Amino acid sequence: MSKQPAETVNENPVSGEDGVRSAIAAAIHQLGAGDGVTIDLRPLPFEGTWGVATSVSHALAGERAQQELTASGQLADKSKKEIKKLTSDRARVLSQEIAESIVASLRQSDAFATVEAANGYVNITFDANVVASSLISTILSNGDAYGAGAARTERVMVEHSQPNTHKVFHIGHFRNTALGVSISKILAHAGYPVTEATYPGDIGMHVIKALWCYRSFHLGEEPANPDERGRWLGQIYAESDARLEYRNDVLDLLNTVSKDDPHIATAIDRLLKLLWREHADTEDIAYLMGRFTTPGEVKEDELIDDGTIEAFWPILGAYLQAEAEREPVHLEIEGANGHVEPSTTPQERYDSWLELDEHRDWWAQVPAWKEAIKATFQAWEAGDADLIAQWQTTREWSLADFRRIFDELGAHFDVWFFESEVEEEGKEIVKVLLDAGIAEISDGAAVVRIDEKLGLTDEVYRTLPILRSDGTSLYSTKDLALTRRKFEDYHIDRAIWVVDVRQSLYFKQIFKILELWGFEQAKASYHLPYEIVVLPDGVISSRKGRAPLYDDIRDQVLQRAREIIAEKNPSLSAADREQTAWQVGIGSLKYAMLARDNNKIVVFDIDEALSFDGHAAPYIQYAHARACRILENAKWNRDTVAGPEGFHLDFGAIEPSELSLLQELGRFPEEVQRAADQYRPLLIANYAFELARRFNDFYHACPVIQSEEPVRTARLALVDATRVTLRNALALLGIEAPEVM
RNA sequence: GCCCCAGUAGCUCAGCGGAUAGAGCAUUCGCCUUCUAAGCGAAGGGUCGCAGGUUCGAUUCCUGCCUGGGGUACCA
Repeated sequence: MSKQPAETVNENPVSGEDGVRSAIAAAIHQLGAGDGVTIDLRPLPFEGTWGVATSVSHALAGERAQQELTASGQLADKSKKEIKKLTSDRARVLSQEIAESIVASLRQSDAFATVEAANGYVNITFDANVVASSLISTILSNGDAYGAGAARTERVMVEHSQPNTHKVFHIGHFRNTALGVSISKILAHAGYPVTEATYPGDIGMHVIKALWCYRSFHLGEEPANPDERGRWLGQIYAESDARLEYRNDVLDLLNTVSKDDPHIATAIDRLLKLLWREHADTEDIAYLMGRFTTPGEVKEDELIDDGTIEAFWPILGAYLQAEAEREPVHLEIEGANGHVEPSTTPQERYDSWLELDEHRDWWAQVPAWKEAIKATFQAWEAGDADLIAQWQTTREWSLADFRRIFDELGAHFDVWFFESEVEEEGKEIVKVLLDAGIAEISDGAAVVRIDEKLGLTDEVYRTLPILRSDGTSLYSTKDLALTRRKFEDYHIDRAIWVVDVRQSLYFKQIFKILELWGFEQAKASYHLPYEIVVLPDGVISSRKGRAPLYDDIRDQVLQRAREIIAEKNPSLSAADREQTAWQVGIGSLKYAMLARDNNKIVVFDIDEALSFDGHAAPYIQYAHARACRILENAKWNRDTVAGPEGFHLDFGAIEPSELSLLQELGRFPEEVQRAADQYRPLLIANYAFELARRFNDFYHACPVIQSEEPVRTARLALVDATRVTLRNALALLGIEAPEVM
């Protein structure tokens, strides 16, 4: 990996690397070898030392070993494996010899405290007091800006937080917002001018479904308390989905029974005879018979008469009830590949039936409802006044919730895009794409056959529909317009979409279509994918009521934080307790999301979320609070200590834990750059934890206030520098640093 | 079928081609008369999915395979 010269405002004294590099290069040159070899430098991996190591002698030794052995003819007639062994053994010896020569050469100057050769590495250490003073001066004079990179000119827009109106904000949305906020802050700290944008989904099929359900069944029912309207609307949406999916749910149950219940195969004959008496279609009965006795699923469009399932329904219910009441016997299903455990119990199957049975009348209505949905969507696009008014009212209920949640999460947006605002523009682009021959009409819908347009024979980009056959807009219709708007209206140079990984192909398609169209900035458009949040017992599903809502989780976490604070620090005022509870509670939730890499699924376990021990935000926050308390107790005032050109500190014989802490402090600026380059808050999350851990080591090993001068002042300055850096690191995660806990 | 991602300690996860692969949780045993015990120390726990390759050196890079997850034309 090529190392970018870190354009940081704050040079890391440890990796004030240029001097070290040129000294080593000179030494190698003296040996008469290896000009042009890359000199790697890394911090010494030993506790209690401050310096750098290079493995350059390994690389030189490898080359030389091969040359020597070849020249002496020892490699003749040897197998490949033997050659490798010989080379590797010889290289090991040589690398130590070379390291010793480099060391001897380096020792001729007194630029470094010590220079050693070990295991073929060249280890160089620095004078701790000199570097410590310089580092601490840098940190304290920069304060909040410590770790910031030099200003850059490339303007970046980060779009994140795209919750849908008319639906609830759950823990999955929370990950997105936490990630987006953190990435925005990291990029800004790294030196980029950042524009933060949100893009609520205020129109689309889900909104139409919610509106249809609201108008058809719940008009004028809204809750009196305005704070509950958003959530209530979410329930309306879930209901609309349940209504429209009713037939699928019924068929799912049928198929589950067919798969899980070993008795159904023998009972089905009798059950279908009962169905016969209900005058159901004979072909349907034969069809059901087949589906229940051989592998395969019942599908709605393969049934001839809508009434068949309705007639079969009560018969199935009676059967399931009887099965649920039987003595429980452990039964294994003999599958094609051996034993398969049933995924449901008889009782669960009967419970599902009972649940669905409450809405037995829905079956017949589903087709009409689906038509109504289409009509509603078209009415919205046609600007039906009544409907638009209801849309605006309900939309605002959700948006009010979002504004409150974003505020609680510290998400502050420079731009609010709305899907409804780019809809028309998107349709115009579709028209242009059709005229340009990039898009075409297929089965009535406008699509782009991307691979074909690129002349690819393999499936890579496939085909993306960009307008429905009934002329209504899709998500893609709108994203085409949004992308253009981002670059043209906001004059940015790079656009980042923080959207979950399931949409990776979709974004490749969108950007490629724009490229085909000749929109150059498509190349500066990046989808930043991240994995989804799941629950210990499966995926989040708001339909099935398995979606932990942000509001609920927040309440639980706040409550837990309040209890712990009351127990640990009873003298805290009510106001301080409340503030700290928010900082710790929300911080903890955010950290749980950010301390996992983007491409890792987060398993959200509420018990873990409520535990504030170990590798979690409170650990880091606690270190910060303790640092604050030490400074407070010592009546530390850095301004009376620092001279005009910074601190001249004397740690005396510096302790290993002090060195270790200082080294970590010095690493912050480069870690910010790395996190920005890779869009990875995880790096900062790990950094903050590691820094807190090293502060704890120091805290336990070295008394601060009780120590003698000049060590006392040196340690206080170190505590202050740690406090500043912990705060800055947490800030990049969007997590606050409490001063008391 | 094709594409993407993951596989490291009992569990959840770190690990910038380099020295003895690390944390947290869980288990066991210790530490509050000393700057806050949301803490600290100690112990046990590993064929880094498998097989090749590149390299002086591979958990890390490449190829193939296995297992799991996701995506794959009118949902977003």
